Amino acid sequence: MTPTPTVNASAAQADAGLDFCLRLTRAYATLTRRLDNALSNLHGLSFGDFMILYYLDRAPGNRLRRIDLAERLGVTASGVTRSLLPLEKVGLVARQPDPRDARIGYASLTEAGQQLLKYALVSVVPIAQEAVQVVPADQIEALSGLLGQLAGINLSNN
Amino acid sequence: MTPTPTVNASAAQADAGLDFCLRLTRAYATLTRRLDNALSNLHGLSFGDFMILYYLDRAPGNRLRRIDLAERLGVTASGVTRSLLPLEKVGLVARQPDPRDARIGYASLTEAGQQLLKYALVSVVPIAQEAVQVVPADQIEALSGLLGQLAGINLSNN
DNA sequence: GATATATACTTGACATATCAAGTAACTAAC
DNA sequence: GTTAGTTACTTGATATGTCAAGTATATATC
Repeated sequence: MTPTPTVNASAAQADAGLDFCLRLTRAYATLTRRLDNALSNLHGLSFGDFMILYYLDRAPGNRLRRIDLAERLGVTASGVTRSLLPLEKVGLVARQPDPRDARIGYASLTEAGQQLLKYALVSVVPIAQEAVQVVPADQIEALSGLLGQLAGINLSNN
Repeated sequence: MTPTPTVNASAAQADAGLDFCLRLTRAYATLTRRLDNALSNLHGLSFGDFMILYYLDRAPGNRLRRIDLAERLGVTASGVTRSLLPLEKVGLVARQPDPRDARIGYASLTEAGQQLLKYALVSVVPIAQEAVQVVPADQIEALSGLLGQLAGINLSNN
């Protein structure tokens, strides 16, 4: 006999997709708070700041159009403008114009930015590793790939 | 011969854990923006609001101590106080005292809250399903499980 | 039954992100 | 070479969350 658990009307359908979204949200909240704390104590950076430095460092010429940076971060152009402001002010990122297209502004990693990133990585990497340590190494890449796909879905239809 | 790719000093160690965190962040940003948009258009709710209603609905007696709600959401007690304020104001959630412990305030789902949740689920579930549809069903559980564990790691050492 | 400590919140100051609307510059079409 | 449309970005108003500090209550411990 199947026991009929007392369920509340709307919570009845235990949906795998919804469950996934809830877990993703919670994991994100927990993880970034942890990373934020570690970084801000040691280097005065948020994880958001760190990601900007990191993506710029990986980009050819250590620079990226603001719009491309937004795409990598998964935020809007507006978000990039606001995040970049303090980083430019303290000289970790510099602004460069495009000689061919005056609309474009590049965000470019400065020497100071590269230095700080190097130190920040030392703080971030162990935490990131610890976080995924609950998972067999061979599965991490697969799961990472899935998240990557997930992030890509909605770029078109906003 | 192993080609030595020109790497930037600090980006050299392509770390799987870090990569995972970056993808997680991007997936979260993309997914919640999508859910937020769908919900706010149709029901005037954010995904954060939705989660609150949902967790309350699933809880015994349709209510939860604010601190327990915070734990489920992965936010601080402060965050719960702020999120609950507008929901209480429009009558989707009500506040209840504990007769035994005056420190405790329960957040309790109202009739109106249950109704709205029911409608909101109709909007949320398809998006959530669509999102995870890029992932093979058997891997969803693995990823979901990982996210669940990930969210749990840091509760102790904040 | 005072004293100390822990728990459950709330609040002020601030960070970060959104959206909507605006500006400026480029592109295409006629 | 206007006109129309797209792209890259910025800005004002606002939402949502953090942390640090505070309040109030409960729980030992002596």
